[in-house]
Amino acid sequence: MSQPEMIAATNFIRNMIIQQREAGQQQKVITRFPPEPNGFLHIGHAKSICLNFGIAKEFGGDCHLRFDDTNPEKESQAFIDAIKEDVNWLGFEWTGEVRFASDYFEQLFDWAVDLINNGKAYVCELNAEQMREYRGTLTEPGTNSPFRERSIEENLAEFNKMRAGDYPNGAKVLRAKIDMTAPNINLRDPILYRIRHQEHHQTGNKWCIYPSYDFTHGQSDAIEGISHSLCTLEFEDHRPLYEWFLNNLPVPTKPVQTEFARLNINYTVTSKRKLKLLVDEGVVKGWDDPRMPTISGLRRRGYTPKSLRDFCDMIGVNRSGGVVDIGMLHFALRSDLEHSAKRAMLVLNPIKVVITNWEEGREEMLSSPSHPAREELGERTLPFTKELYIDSNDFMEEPPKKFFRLAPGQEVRLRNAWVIRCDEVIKDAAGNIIELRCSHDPDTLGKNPEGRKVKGVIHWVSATHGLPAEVRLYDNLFQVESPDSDKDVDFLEHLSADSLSVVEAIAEPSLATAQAEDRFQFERVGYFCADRYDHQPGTKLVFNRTVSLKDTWAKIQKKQG
RNA sequence: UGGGGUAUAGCCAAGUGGUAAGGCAGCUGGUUUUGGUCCAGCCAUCCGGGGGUUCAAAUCCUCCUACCCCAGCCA
Repeated sequence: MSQPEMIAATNFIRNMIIQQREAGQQQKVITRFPPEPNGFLHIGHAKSICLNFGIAKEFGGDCHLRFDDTNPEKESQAFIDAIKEDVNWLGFEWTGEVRFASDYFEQLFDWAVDLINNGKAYVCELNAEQMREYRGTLTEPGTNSPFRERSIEENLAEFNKMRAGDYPNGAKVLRAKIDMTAPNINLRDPILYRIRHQEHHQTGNKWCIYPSYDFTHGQSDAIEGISHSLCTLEFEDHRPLYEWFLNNLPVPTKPVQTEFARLNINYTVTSKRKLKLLVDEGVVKGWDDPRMPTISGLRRRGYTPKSLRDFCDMIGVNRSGGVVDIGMLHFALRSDLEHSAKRAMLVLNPIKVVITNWEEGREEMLSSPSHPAREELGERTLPFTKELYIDSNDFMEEPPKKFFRLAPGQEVRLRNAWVIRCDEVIKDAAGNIIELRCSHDPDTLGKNPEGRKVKGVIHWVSATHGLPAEVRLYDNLFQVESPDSDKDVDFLEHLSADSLSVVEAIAEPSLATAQAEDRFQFERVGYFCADRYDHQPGTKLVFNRTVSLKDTWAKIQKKQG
């Protein structure tokens, strides 16, 4: 899976389009990705993006980027900019200019007037609370608004006054006249326009009334000639309304809405509302905090666009929303990084090793490929000196069975260098190990030792050439599988205490030239990414742990108890 | 209790009347100067449950159960 883009899995939407084509309905496929600019995009949006852009690409069609900007109170230009960047970064390009539902406000207004003229819409003066009471409940029908039978002339006059700014926020709304007894609550005279004296990021102060989602979305699709309007399952109940507008308005085309299940992943949340809360509460440092499942957070963490696309292909598209194991996301990530990331060595928890049979001051410049299977990625130089650092996890004074690493009297291979044996363990007064005195076998560089097998290989960094590096170790934000499934416990209660720990590590010298966002596999440790903002080449090295390597040894240890 | 949906392995997911794809995870071995990668093999007599139709059912009918969404002037 690492090299060729994964073959896109089949899904019911693709099948539907294929069937439509076989049936001779040769319409051009035009989809759209319609985010509201009220927050950052997350992994769930990535699924929708891959679907919409993927479908368009596969069938030789177009995919528009359209901001569903009908609620200026919650939206901003900053979110628009971030969303555009995320879509591009994921590897997609929309057809034509970026579009805005607000581009269609004038047309929408005219259509609302059409509805009034046809006796299908009216201005209602019920306040929010009354409106709720008149709406009825899930099991009881609603009752007609006392304003329902106003004359067309009066409705027209009132609606124009609404637009003119004659009324304060919330004073009146324009509603469709459908059926207050409909079992589907969305059909109980839904709101078309509400009064909001609020500057809009695109239209400025031109409007003080704004159309609702329902009155905007389908018609925007129709204006753009969208053939397949794909959205998530919670809009299924809105489809009759979506169609009602298309059937009662002189729209140029008749798009069809199809719903699919939204993405859920365990150990995280994929709800813009909850992610916003994490940001607002200061739980994370921003929408693009590397712990966030936002696209920009994943990017900063070190995820590749390809890994996200592959993941979306892997999980499929259907209508039976389940919960995807985050392990699948990690799998998609590791498969891509295994192929694309250069290798390097970095010691997280240093312990000093002195090579006793190495002459004082001698430096050997070893060379090692940047990738074990990709010569074209070049080589880097590894200075070998008398004093080195290895990871303290790679040494045990009293090793258990099958511990292939360093232990007193035991031999181990230093990756890309010689085999060494631990001869002596030096401790301080408190009994802490402060140094390992080892001897190297000079006849083992690039070849196996004579007459014996050394199975273990550990990574190391020269103590005299190693570079200090700040390493940010990230883990799941939540410590339970479904942080938001418990109705009685707030999801913030499930936050993990150690989703981030910062350690000072020692990096091999070649890492001095790493650029921000460069990704590496620190051998035997994991995949890391130079921080997009804080990393300064040659000055301040900052690496984010994207994901660890699979750790079979940890698994064995667990089994052994 | 109204309306709309969904149920295939621990997880994701194909399948649309002809006898259960694939992936993740897991388990066995092999290769390996990353306990990584890679390679080989194993992993649903069964498709939420009960009836029924049929030579034949995960696929059709029927009853039942569980779970999800809807009562914002949010999207």
